[in-house]
Amino acid sequence: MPVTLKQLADRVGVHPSTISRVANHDPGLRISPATRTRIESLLRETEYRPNGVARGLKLRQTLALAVVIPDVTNPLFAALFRGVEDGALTRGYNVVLCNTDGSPDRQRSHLSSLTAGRVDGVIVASTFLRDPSVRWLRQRRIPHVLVNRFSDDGLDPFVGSDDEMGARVATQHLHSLGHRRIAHLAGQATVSTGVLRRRGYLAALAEAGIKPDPDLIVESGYVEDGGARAAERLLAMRDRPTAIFAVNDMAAAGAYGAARRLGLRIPEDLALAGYNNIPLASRLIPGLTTVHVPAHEFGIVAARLLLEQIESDRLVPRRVVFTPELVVRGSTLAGADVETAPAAMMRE
Amino acid sequence: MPVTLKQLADRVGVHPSTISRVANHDPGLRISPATRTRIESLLRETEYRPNGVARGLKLRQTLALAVVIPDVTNPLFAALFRGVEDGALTRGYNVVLCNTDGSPDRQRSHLSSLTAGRVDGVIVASTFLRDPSVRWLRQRRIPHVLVNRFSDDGLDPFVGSDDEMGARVATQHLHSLGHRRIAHLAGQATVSTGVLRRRGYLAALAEAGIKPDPDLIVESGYVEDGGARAAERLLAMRDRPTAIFAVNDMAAAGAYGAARRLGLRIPEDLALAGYNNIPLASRLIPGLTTVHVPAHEFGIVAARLLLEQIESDRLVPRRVVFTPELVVRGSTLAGADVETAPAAMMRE
DNA sequence: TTGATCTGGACAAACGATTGCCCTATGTTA
DNA sequence: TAACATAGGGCAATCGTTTGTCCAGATCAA
Repeated sequence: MPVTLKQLADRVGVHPSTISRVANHDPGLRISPATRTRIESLLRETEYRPNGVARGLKLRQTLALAVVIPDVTNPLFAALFRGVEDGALTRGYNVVLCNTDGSPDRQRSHLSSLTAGRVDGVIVASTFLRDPSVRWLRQRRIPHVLVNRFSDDGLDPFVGSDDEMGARVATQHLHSLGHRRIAHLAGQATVSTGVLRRRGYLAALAEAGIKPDPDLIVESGYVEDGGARAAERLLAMRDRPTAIFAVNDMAAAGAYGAARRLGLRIPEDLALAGYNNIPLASRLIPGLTTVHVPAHEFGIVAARLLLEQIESDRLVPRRVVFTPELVVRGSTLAGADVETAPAAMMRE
Repeated sequence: MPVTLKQLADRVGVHPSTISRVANHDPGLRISPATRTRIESLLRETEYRPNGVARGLKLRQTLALAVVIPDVTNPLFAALFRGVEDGALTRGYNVVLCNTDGSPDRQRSHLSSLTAGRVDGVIVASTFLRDPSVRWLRQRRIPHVLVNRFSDDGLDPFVGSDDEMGARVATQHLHSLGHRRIAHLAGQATVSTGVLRRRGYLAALAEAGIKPDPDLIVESGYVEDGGARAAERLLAMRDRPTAIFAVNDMAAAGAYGAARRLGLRIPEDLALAGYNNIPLASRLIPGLTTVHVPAHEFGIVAARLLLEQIESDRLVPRRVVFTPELVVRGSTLAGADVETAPAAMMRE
């Protein structure tokens, strides 16, 4: 049973408000040294901590944030969360974690329960393009930051990387190795990363003067199984691609399985590039060439932006966009399984 | 800006308490149908949600739990968290996630901030043997459940699996394959899993009539790097072991690297068994034989135990112990890379 | 007609902490 | 000695909900 101010006040024989002022180091408080030490030692002895709920009611702040992600068992989001926690902890904030499994319904229900005054702000990494729940956050003026994916217009604070550029660089890399039939395991058209990475892929082809073949673009989703099935379709074509750029590493990992089942060697028969640089990427054999996404930094920056918003009490739609870095491994370049530590650069 | 009861009351022309009773479906409320519908439509129109903080103050409950784990980027704990969330969400609880990185200090600071009335209960998966913070939870009568690791005495509610049995089964498996020099990458002596898995390893050796060789037991910690270094020490011995039982999969993964660098084949030159059955285990080549730990179920059960405790308002030290299942893969048995879905059994 | 009962809500006291303002007893100064 | 300042805290409102109790008018039975 935590102790309350009133109980302490009874024990010292002073008014609760006096204890509160001592505990909060109120600079305007005038008090005799004797009383002060009596109170202070009692505070230490009982390990008094003001009740967070009562404090929150009075001060209109909960000292809690929420992070809404698709799934924390995905290492990208786990790292993101750690970043947020690291950024928030130094300011005394706790972090509530909500997994949506990609369901807009679960996202909405999470947000509506959270924002009944239960947290001071929300970091959302599971948003869709034209997402009603994001609009809802805006309308209610609830401090929020979008991460990794953004919503329709550029009206929300955002932290992410330049997905179009990353996809372009990865595709250029494949092209520079001599590949001409480059396929794409595509993400959904309802998610910014899906749209932008496809756009970057197409841009690279255009630069290279390659006419995109619609058959070489297959929607795979973001999980291994989808990647495997999509890759199987691609590799069963008569004129099959010699390289695949996948919308993320999990889909690429699925393509590894498909290639192995077909007896194709990587990278000799099929070159593969992914996106995100999750730990799995360096563990696949051969290592997966991929685009590094600094998830932990995303989290730190998102927390900073959110806290700024909360403290300044206004929504400044700042956007922090990291420049992606290609990490080349054995899946595109035989013998390239040497790590080049990517130094993510930031531009605001 | 969320709307308050008072504001609504002004708009309908009734007392706030009446709105509250309508919103909460107070069965004892007598009200005219006309007023009721007026209120109900206003509630819907404004999407009124009672302020969680004020409600929490009055009702003495926050509808929030906390999960304290070493590190969510470890898939074991990520799955555990998902289990807790699944178990808690159905009852309207949010879940705060706290990572300790194995530091008792961070754990203590997390717990003390959380339990200033910020959550209704805590699930701890990062406890040590004889852990002061657990004793502190007990003293303050804060509802809590320990998961995976337990603390000293059996006084706390606990969800986990029989680590001694799991280790024994894994070691027996290695012995049954003809191995006689079986090493152990051991966990810390300050953590129950470390102690129990070592004990199970020793028990299996004793059953087999093998005198344990102290040189074959090396503390590796729970991360890949530690496993690699410990395995290197073992494999550099003149009379090196032919099999290793590692305290967890990450340590075992480190041993893979060490073996590869020494040109040893798995399982022909070195058989390996791990613990936890994280996704990585099935992805290593060859697949890692390991002991399955149903982390997601741990989470679900832990949430259930915690909510029971919160609702019944007393601490019943129930212990739920799962029976571990050995998952045999290629790292011990050539050609065994076929999954046998482990059906975890439970005993209370 | 007179209680008694019922209807439809209103009142107010919590929950625990924060904070602007007020009060009373001592010195201090003119 | 009267006016004043200062020291040392106390008072009470407030944050937004919940809930036990109360109350005025209407209806009903005798």
